[in-house]
Amino acid sequence: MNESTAPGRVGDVRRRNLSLVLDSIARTGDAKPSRAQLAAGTGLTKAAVSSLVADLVDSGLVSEVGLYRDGERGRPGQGLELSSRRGVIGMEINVDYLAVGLVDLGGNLRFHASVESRNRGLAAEKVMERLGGLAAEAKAAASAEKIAIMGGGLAVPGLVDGQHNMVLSAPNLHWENVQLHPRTLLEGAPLGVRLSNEANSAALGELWYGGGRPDFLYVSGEVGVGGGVIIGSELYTGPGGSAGELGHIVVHPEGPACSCGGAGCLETFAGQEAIFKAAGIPEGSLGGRTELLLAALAAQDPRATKAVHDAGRYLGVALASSARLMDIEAVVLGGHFALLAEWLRPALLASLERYAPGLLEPGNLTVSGLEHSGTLLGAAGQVIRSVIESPFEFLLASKLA
Amino acid sequence: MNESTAPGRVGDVRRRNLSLVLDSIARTGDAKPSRAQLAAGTGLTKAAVSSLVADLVDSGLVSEVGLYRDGERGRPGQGLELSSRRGVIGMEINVDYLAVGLVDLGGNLRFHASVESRNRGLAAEKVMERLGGLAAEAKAAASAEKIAIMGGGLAVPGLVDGQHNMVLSAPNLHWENVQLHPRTLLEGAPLGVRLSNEANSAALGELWYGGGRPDFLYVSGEVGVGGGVIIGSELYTGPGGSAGELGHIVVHPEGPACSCGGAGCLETFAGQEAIFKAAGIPEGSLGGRTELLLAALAAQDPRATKAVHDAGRYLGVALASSARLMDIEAVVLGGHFALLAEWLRPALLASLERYAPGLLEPGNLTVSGLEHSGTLLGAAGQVIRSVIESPFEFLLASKLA
DNA sequence: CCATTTAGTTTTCAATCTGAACTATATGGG
DNA sequence: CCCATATAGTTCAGATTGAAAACTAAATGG
Repeated sequence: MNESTAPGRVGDVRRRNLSLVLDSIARTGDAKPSRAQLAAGTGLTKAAVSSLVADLVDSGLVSEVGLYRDGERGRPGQGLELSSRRGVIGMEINVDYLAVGLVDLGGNLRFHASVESRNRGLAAEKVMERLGGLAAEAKAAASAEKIAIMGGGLAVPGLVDGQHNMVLSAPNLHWENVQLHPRTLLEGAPLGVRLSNEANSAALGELWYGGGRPDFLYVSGEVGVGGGVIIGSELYTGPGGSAGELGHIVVHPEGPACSCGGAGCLETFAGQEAIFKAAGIPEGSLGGRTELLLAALAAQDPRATKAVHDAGRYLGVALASSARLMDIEAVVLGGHFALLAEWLRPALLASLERYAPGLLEPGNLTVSGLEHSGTLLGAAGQVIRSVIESPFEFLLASKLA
Repeated sequence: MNESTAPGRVGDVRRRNLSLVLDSIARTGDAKPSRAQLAAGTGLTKAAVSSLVADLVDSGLVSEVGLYRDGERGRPGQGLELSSRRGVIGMEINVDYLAVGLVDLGGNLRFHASVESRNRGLAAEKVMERLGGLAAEAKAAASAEKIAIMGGGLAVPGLVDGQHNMVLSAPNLHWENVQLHPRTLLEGAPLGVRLSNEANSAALGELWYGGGRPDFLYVSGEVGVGGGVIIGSELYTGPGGSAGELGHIVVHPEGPACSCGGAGCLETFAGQEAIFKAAGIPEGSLGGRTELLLAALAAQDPRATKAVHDAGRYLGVALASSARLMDIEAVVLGGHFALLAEWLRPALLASLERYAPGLLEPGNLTVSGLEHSGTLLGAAGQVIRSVIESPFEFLLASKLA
């Protein structure tokens, strides 16, 4: 006997419709819909919407924002919007910086701060302590703006087990099977702190607060090459949660050994270190190397140009294979690759045309406009979306607290 | 306003529970559960299960099979099973044969027939006519066994648009944008005939009636190299429906041009034609070439051995990339590759170990045991599963007819 | 100032689950 | 042989919830 699926109960209908109405309000965004508009949009009756909205307003997730007067005849509607008094704190640990952001339910970044921090090889406790300082700033900003913090999201550049708050492997931080205690960053937040992968969070940020296409592959060029796969407006994580590892796709079977133990991986051709090395830019401060590279490219330095050209070519090989395997039709470049896009894009497009002609239209290869805040928005957004998708569970969690 | 999601109605609960109960009966399979066991397994009350089962029995999808007597005390239960009087016809068009099978609701292959047919380059009308002859045999077998035919599934080796019954591209048949009329093969079947891709169907057949693992990549080595991705016990088709094109993953950036317009694709190294050519087996009858190849391998012919070794090596590259990108942890070899498995497997495993060490355990690289019937079972199974997942809709469709 | 229009609420009804009581049918000990 | 016990399955009252329709509320405009 298989009991994996829960039986449908009468009350499930309300859970679903609560979410449907809340999601409609979220999607409609600035338009601030009335109950009647929600009824038309969702297919529910006005009576049902009224009842559902009453619950959402009681819970504090939705606020009425005055009358909706547009000069038409008839009684004006009450505009509804996601409460701007509820927020989530997004946090990010990366190789050379830490960042936090306060995001309200509507997805507005209400506060933002970051500090440089050489985290590579640093103990997790030390990093979490520094991050705690930043989180305290965000909490102070929240109470100054009277925003109640529902929970937090923490993104790290590595493979994570969000269920157990473990960083399974973050090679660029030199972390392996590190247990984190993210909840301590935000004591008292009813929904706790959700740990997630940096590239996946950035992809979700792009989905919810950026381009907004329902299907795309986000390519994160931080120190490593990562990826986030969005299919049908959802993050595809695969059965084990580690899908999207674009950096370790094999792009040349005779390629050099990779830190992952394999060989010929994309990261050995298009990772930051590989590009710097090929461009002949010596080790120094990381920020400085990126600037030197950009300067060299601007000056049409041949080694730099070739380095980026080769990276684009191999990125094209990886994207061609990815598009074939996962039927991906759009790609968003983020991180380092966004900075290099001007020089990277032509080689990448030529490579795609060679290996998978016609599969990806050039217009569907875009650059992320969110820059570094994409990761914060995505990390916080995961908690916000969980509330929008299961408001009933949030009501319970709030009542218990 | 976004109206993509339908509102929850009170009646949805019953739809869901109808499916839940039917699915429980299907999964329990030979055990023929009683209503009380179903109640325990699903979490529903006995009252609810009784009411749901009554509807399912009325519809003819489920039959009572006498008392369930096991020597225990208490009233014996009525055993329930999927009706063996309802069936679906699975059909397959491939490059050099046609096949049909009659599959009952419980997944038993009750009748099977195939004929050789050189379909490459043949007009679709002609092929469908021949297939119609085979389908008539299956229909006769069904009426002889008093099985009512609910619908059919038709698998073809190419990219299809099931919604519009179009074969968008089947290069090995030389079909391009061909409109089919599969419904004419089974006049009067209430659910019509569902068109699908051959590799995807074989993967689904493996899922439902073969190994039964919830996450795996099925590799179909027919004339081309295809793939079917199963994630969370569902077929992953990607946003456009063409995911799993393993044959056109780039495994060598300096590789030869491919028929798809790209270069260095897996198919140019591991397709049937490529292997035959590399093994030095001249063109003749297709069946004969396979036999010659197997004989040469058995005789340890160096060219044949190297050809298969190379194919395995490049297949390993493609699988390493796939595993990284989609987090795939198990692979099932089908078709041609199943026949060659003995010689292919060592090279493939060595290649995986080189390019993605530790990612795929050797025990998770298996060979399909269903052989050619896997595709038929999968093609028919898609219709069977659609009934199990939406019995309510099937009841409506049946009542209209 | 009242007809018209649109927003939102109240009321009645039907669907469907749960829970408890009840009926049906077996086993087994005295 | 009969009755206590156990298990299967049914019946019925109660609760939740959305649909449909009637109703109330609040605006515009001639």
